[in-house]
Amino acid sequence: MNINDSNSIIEFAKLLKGNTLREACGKEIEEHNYLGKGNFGQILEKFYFGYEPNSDSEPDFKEAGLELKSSPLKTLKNGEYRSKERLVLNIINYLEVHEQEFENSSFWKKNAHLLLVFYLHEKEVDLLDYVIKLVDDWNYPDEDLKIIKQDWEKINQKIKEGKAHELSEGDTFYLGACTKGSTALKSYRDQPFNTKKAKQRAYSLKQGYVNHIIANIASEEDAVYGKILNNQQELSAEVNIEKFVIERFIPFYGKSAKAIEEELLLKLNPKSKSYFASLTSAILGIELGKKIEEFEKADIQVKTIRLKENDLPKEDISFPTFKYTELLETDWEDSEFKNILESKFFFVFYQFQRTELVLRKVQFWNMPFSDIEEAKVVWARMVHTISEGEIVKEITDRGTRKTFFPKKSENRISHVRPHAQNADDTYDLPFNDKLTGLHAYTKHSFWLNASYVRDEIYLK
DNA sequence: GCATGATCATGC
DNA sequence: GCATGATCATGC
Repeated sequence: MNINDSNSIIEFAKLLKGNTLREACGKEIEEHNYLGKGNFGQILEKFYFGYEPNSDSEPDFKEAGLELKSSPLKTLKNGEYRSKERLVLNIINYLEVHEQEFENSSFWKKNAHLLLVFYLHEKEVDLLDYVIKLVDDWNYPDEDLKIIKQDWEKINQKIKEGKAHELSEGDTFYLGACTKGSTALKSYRDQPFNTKKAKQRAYSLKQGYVNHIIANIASEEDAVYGKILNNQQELSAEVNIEKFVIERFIPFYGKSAKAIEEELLLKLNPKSKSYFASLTSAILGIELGKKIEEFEKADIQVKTIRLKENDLPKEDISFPTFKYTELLETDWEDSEFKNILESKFFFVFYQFQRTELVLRKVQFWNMPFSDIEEAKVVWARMVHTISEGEIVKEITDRGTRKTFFPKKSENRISHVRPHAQNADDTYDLPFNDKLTGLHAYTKHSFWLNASYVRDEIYLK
């Protein structure tokens, strides 16, 4: 391997495919009496590529301009690979980046050309035995780079406004500002335009974007995606992707779903589960049945809301069910709930006018940092309830159970509710319920309160 | 009319 | 068979 030549390095890296770290560099690891602790990436750097891990501002392979990154994969039921998590890049130095332009930024200097090593993560398996599945380099296509540059600038803008402490992953599309390090006070940093300390964060590629990279490397054709932006579309402060999307919807404001459907020459089944998703796609010019590429890459949660005439959403907003055991195994920073709350959302508001549903407006939104902290209380209460085995409070005469789970009346933002086929559709409990002795309980999920959606999103 | 618990329908 | 989005039922 010639460390001055990127092709030579990439070819050497590709020899890892199908192997584990133990197979690829077991001898070296043994000689160094290495116990397999520490992360995958450090072992890879040290024992396969043979250099000491560093935290330089330069790429790992400086002369070749290549930054080495390894990242875990998970397998779907159909056997396809997906990223297990976001890809974390370099730390955002709040005190320096505000003086930089994108082209000379620390992010771009280090991460313009990536060498990616994806391995299959499996529970209960030593990291030395994870099988490396995909290896390739990655250059950002122009269409992605336009959005990444806007994301970078959005992050910079917040820092310049003295709002580094309010940064959130949901602020941006492909390039996020994810928390890095513990929640402890020591992981707080100074910021240039505010005396308030800000949580340490790193640039990261969103999980959805990493999935897109993976599909490209695995050369799975993505015919299932349709794009909002064409390749010629330039982006600027005036025409950013959010504005571009909203402009597409504005002509339909005040029109009924039925009318929009007719205007777009669609024939949809209004009872279909995908009815509103199809309308949204069609307004964006996406071919029927295809996923919205930019939204998928940005992990955007699209939520169609039906408002009552008094502006209150007809229903609370549900999230996927959680497993009780996983709630206890995962801390807040890595929790599914926090992950979802930090996402970017795209709300499409319809409102009932007699029997018709009229499009009111669309809105990109992400939860303010202080509200995420407030919602954390619900999660913490839930974890506590499960860890105490205090699930059922009372069984009514009719057999309905009352629980100790966090209720809507107890938190402004979120609550916990059943989300199951029926009461017998359950997940195991880590501790049996004290009152009933149950060892499994009806599937539940976190919900966003309808009143929160009305007050903090629709009416804002 | 709302909060809470329970369940349904569709589509993969 | 199950996830997801949607909706229903009951009681205060």
